Amino acid sequence: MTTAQELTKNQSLVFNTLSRADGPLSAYTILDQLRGDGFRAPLQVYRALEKLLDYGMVHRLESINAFVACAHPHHHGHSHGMIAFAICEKCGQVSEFSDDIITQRVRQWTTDNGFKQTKTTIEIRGVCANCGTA
Amino acid sequence: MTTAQELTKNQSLVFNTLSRADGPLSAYTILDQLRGDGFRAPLQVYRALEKLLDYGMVHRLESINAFVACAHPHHHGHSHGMIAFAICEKCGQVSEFSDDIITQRVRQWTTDNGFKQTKTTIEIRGVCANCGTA
DNA sequence: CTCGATATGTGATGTTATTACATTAGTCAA
DNA sequence: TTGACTAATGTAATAACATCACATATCGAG
Ligand SMILES: [Zn+2]
Ligand SMILES: [Zn+2]
Ligand SMILES: [Zn+2]
Ligand SMILES: [Zn+2]
Repeated sequence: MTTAQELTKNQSLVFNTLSRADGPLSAYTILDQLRGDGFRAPLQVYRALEKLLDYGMVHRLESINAFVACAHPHHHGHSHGMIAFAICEKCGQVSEFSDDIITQRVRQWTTDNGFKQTKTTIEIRGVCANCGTA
Repeated sequence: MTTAQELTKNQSLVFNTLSRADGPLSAYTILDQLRGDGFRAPLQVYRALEKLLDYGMVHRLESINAFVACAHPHHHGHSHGMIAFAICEKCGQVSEFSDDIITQRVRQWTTDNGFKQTKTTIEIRGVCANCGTA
């Protein structure tokens, strides 16, 4: 992961859009929200996301093809361990957490098996507390 | 997860294709391999995959939009815990494993947070032992 | 200023997945 | 047997997600 720098115009626009959102957004949703700011093509979004992912400011949720701003802004520019996401299928809310034991167990497996990990995805799909009691 | 039953013709064709493959396949790759058996449209593959996933005979790798036959065929029709996949980005090989401690820690978080999980994805991307030493 | 690196604009294309609707095949009760 | 129901299948069209190729612009180092 590269250290965060001053964001370019497009990167700022995309990051602000994700920060304001109350849940994950798809690249095309971001594009639509930025039409007014001159965005016209998917690549403008994907290029900005690529950098923001690299800086650790944004995460990609593989299981729903969507992106969220990192819930731990103080971590920008730091490596930020192995993160798990709990994704509510009713309201779309995402909770981000990390667990040292899980991190350790995954590392144990990769060490035992000579596997050099570059990125690990942990995504829990289900229904959050709010939606479950409704 | 539903209990496995006799597979239909299309389900068998898709499952056999995945079983013979030495790594994960995309739905469209499966389609291409089954053109000779009369497959003509993506939906024929997706519908078969839907059932096979339901029976637990096939897994979907979210991070690469691909499907693999379950590495533990004796588990067909059984709930099969929380599974992790290690996916080699060089050779495409996938290793499937499960870890009780990880399962337990995830359950701990969901319990503590009132989150009802329905499905959990754990995918480790990287380079396998074979490819790392090459 | 000039060069190289980074960022941007834009259209076309590639890849993955679903919708909608018609048809066929099996099951079972009357 | 027939009718009615359900599961499976066939097919075309479309939606959703992502990248390629190429042109242009911006900016700092030398
Ligand atoms: Zn984060
Ligand atoms: Zn919710
Ligand atoms: Zn399995
Ligand atoms: Zn490998």
